[in-house]
Amino acid sequence: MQETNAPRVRFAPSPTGSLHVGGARTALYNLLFARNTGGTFLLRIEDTDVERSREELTGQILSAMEWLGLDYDEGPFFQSKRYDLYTEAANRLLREGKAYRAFETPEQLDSERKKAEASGRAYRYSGAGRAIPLAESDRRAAAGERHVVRLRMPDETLVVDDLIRGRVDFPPDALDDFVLVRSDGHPLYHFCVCVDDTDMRITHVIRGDDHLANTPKHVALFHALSAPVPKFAHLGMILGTDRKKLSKRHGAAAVEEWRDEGILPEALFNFLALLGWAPGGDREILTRAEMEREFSLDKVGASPSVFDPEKLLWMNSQYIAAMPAEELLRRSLPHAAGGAPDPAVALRAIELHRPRVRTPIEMGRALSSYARDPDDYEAEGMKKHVKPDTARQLEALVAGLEVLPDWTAASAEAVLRRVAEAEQISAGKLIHPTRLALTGTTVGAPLFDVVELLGKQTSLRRLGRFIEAVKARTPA
RNA sequence: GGCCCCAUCGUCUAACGGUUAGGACACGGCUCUUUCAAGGCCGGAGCACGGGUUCGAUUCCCGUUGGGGCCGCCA
Repeated sequence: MQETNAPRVRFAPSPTGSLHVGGARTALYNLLFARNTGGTFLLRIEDTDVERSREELTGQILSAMEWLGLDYDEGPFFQSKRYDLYTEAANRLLREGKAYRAFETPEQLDSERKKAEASGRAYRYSGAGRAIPLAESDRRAAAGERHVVRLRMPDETLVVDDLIRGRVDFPPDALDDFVLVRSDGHPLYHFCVCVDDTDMRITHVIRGDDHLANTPKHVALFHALSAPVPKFAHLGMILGTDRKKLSKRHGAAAVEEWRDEGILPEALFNFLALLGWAPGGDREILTRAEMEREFSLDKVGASPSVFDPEKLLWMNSQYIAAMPAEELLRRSLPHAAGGAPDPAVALRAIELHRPRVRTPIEMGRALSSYARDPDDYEAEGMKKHVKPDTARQLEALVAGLEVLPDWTAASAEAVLRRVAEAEQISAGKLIHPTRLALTGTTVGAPLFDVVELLGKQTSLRRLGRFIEAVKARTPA
């Protein structure tokens, strides 16, 4: 049951690109705010730019939001399907004298703009259209003369009351009569936003800082529409490591790129939530329920924040550490390109490798190593750990292992240590080549656990293949 | 250029006039150890600068500097 005064918020992406982490964070704060206050979160697609909007990008944004867990209560609404609303509002403003038609051509405006720039002045629209009487304006429009519709900006300081930044004043000479409707009849961004926010009874506009300078236009528009002005909360930008607005240039800036890198949705959610908001109490890892319960706009900071992939990866590994083995297995399996061992072995392998991987992708690789023999051996490791006696020593190890009645980590370790002793070498001298033989690498899970998991047959086969490879490398 | 926003360790942040300025990532060391991780312990690292206000400023005000954003018939 929705109380009539419960907040209504929205996320309003335009389908001109994939879902950016900045946009995702904005959506996430809207969501958390709605959940925290018992409000409603709606999704609106701002697709009025016919040149740049692409339908498949809408689908991409929707699926990225779903993946991240950004679920909305109403929508998606498409501005492209709501033109009647904008047209009607424009006509009303025209009739009420709050907007007017302007008949300059784009070329005229362009040259005026250039002239102003050349003389170092800030360009502002002349306001010539203001003086045209409505009757004449109607007549010229009816006769088919090209025109735009502009808002008659009030000659007064516009005040934006921002929940995060406090009161921000915009002097009147900074704004001019901006265009509401293009000469081809297409309504423009600022206009659609305000008409829709009014129609959708939006109470709080939570969005990026880059819109702060646009907000006085919106305030004027809400006044003109005789609509209540929503409360605003402008979030600091998300920056790349060079402190510039995060973009493709910085590497992964889109949600789906992080998904493809193996970042878990709950980790990205958690990470993004903390980029600008801190719940207090020195906590970093929070459940979705905790975030929803504790989120508050007055704990959101005003300053921009740098997106740090290292910390994201760390957070990801925290989620991996806490995830039930079955689930981690399920999420890793798609990445086990070389095949995976049977479930019982895989589940134990998960525990062995859990602290050693940061993504399900890495886990998938680890799982594959149990299903497929290594097809090469790390060159540096060979150089370091393979000595003239190594092949012979490994053969002794194989001989000992072959007769082992039970195959466990402990019994395998006992055999290896016995062989090492007999050979008068340290256990390490045998352990390293053995790991190389079994996994192809010099690093990884504790050797004897690997031996046990691999099983007798596979372990001996891999050792055999390795011994052959060593012998082939160093002809007698 | 005009207008606007922002400013605590390299990064994310806590602090809401009085703290040895706290935590996390990253970094270094130690520990554990067959390797690599994970974990535990320890450590280096910050209030941009200058003026005020105040008994007292990281905290409030002003300026400087630095960074960012907006100035379209784009969103």
